[in-house]
Amino acid sequence: MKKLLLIDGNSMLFRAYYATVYGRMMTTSNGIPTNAVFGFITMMNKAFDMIKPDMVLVAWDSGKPTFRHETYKEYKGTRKKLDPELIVQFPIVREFLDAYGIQRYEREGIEADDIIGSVAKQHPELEIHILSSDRDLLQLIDSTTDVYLMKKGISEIEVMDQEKLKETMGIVPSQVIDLKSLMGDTADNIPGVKGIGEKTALKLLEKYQTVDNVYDHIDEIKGKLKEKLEIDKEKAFLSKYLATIKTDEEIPVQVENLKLKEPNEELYDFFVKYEMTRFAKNVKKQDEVTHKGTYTVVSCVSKEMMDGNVVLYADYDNENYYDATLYGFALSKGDITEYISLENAKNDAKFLTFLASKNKKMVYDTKNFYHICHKYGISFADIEFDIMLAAFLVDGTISDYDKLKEKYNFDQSITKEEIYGKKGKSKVIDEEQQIKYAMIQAESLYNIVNELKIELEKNEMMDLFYMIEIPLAKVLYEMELEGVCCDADTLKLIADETENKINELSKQIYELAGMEFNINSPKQLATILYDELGLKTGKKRSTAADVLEKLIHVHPIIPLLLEHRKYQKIYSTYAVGLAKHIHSDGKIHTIFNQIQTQTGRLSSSEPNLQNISVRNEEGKEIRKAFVASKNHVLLSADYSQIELRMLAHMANEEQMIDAFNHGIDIHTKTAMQIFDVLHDDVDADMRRSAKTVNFGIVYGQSDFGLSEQLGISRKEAHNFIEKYFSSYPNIKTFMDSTISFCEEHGYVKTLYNRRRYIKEIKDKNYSIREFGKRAAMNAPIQGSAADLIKLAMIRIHESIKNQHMKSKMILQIHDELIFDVCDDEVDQMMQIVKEGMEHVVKLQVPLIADACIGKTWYDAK
DNA sequence: TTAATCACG
DNA sequence: ACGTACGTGATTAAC
Repeated sequence: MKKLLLIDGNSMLFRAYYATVYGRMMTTSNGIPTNAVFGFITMMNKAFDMIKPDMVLVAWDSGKPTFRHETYKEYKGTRKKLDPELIVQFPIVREFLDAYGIQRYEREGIEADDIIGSVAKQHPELEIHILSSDRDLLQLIDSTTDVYLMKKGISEIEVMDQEKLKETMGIVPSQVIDLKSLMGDTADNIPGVKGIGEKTALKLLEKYQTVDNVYDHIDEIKGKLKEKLEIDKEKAFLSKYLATIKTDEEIPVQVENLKLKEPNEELYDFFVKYEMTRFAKNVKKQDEVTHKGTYTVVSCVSKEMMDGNVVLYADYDNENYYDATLYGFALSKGDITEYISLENAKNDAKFLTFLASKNKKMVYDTKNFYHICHKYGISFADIEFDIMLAAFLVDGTISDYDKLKEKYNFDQSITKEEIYGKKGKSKVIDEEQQIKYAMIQAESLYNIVNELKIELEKNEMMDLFYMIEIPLAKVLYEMELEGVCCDADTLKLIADETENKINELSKQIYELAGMEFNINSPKQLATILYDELGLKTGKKRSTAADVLEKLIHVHPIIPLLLEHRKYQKIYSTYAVGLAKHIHSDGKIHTIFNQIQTQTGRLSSSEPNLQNISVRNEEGKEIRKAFVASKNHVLLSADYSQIELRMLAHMANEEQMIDAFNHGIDIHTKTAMQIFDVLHDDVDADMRRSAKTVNFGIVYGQSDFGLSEQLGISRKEAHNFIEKYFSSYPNIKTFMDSTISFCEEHGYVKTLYNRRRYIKEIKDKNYSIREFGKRAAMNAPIQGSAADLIKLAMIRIHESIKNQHMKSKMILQIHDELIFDVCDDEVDQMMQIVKEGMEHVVKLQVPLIADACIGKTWYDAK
């Protein structure tokens, strides 16, 4: 059966526009907006990949959207004006379709829906696929028709057919109309029955199937619901008429003319004209099929692959790399791609030598590659280029491999899941597909290297990339491999103690509540507190700790709940949770993620060792389980106020720089400024408030937030902030200019040119925009501090190597480094670490690192 | 899968 | 009139 794809042009273009409109508006160099067209093409390509249609038709609502925008459903209800940036893209997308040779159809008086409905229903001999973001179209589903529904953004598509519709909503296609008739649709000007939403409507349809039948049995329905139905009976039937898509219009298109053509020169020219280089490249590639690289499975890697400048891809399964199984390697130089099985690789002496040599090699995710090679006893030397790290620096949204594939349009005809199954149950299902998959990856990765290099260069990120991120990957690999000793007995002890506490507290809580309930359920707890016990918090029904704190003297159950929460956290996340991650060597090997955060910090997972309790005594006990290895001690070194120092430096704020240079306590200094007192008159309370203000400023906190935090009036908080900025005027200037830079360029940057794009800063919504500003103020500070400690880690790691120390760096917690230090190296390591952290780079302020040692993490304070 | 909560810097 | 502190990850309940 031939496949015909029907595209709902208007709905797709709208979706494409609004999914990509925020942030830097994507335009050509002479300012023509192209974001919607770009999104439209991306979605269409995705659907082409999924469906592989033989024929395509794009249906449009008729007329110019400027005059007839009401024809677009989402706009009928609200009658908003269309953005001019969208309007100009309607002709461009038509130009695109014409260049591609894809047929389009529109006619005065009928909507795109009706065109699609009529073509679909009048061609039962074809397999019909409908692409839209409008759920209305679901009514057209039948045994030869399904709907590809845009879920969110421009990349997620959900395929809806008869079964799926039944499964997700419990209805058949024709009931989509009945559903709408009952629940209505404000965006579509379909009134529906007032007071009936999706849930009630579905319930009614389950029982009575259709609107007509609901009214035939109206007497069986009781109470309010019956009343509602009776009041809006007419509207319900009118709605049914409005919601029904026409299927009997005559559409004079010949299906044989809808055949999808190969992309040609004209399309290439279109992409060049509108500066969509990535698409243009794809067309070229398709055009030059003969130039496409060759795929070969080899038993020995060819000599020509081993002169450097080659992408190496490790073919391993879907597991966390500590348990991953390696099957082989794919190598690509673009025009040639080879695959070698692990067994053959292990016998290929020249290849093994090549891996261990310092020849230029490129990989995706070096750290992972090191781990896999290590696990299989393959020695591997440094790499020249890490595609993962480069892609992330260029575009911070590329935080995993799937996103990379998406962005760079990799061939996605085979997925890793198809080959190995879901995570956790990996086994090869199809060996031929597996090998092909690996080669596709290697080739595709090779093909984006140049583009990434150009981008890095353009963004002045070469130093950040080659001096920080690339060397850091190896440091992190060694830290992860080394791991940290964790004592299971200590954890077990804490688990037992906290479990007892939890049981005791639960009993008391049930007694005070007058009933048993699940204390861990915020929903149930809220019912108890706000309904049963009648507590009041203004209007919030939250049960978060800061809300409960305010009620602490109102009811004796509150302090018990807070205690319960505390012990529950210690028990499940730490005492029990960490124990699960202790490997057979008695150590925990966390994973440091280098491409996760938007500011450039690292993150730690499986387990997260960057959030081990320290702020309360009971939680801190967990740190006693983290111990030094035999004949070693733990050394912990942390930067003192790294972010405030960074702020003082970047903002060039004299007063603050001065204070740091004279070793004055910065919170005391700030207290002097905001309270207008002399150094010796600053008391503990004033210092505490000043500390909160110092922190708040770094996050862009408002007077409201500060007043909440300090439990003072908003006016007082406002006063503090004003005082702060008049005392440190350059900080105010810095914050303001950072925001305007972001508004102008769409991103902010750190000392080492790491970028964070913040699309929210141009959002129409006030709250989102304000969030964008706060993020813009914070990112350079947090990010520069992150750059700094990364650099320090590399330096210290080098020193340890150069001085042949046995000690190891094992953890990083943002501004703190932990080392497992050999007993006879303590003094020397103290020296190396302090020196490395404090003199990593020269700022206008000194950097101070405080170091301590102890047998456990608890003691190293 | 998502929301709420809470642990850290 | 509104909403209000940045950045993470793990656990639990509930859909």
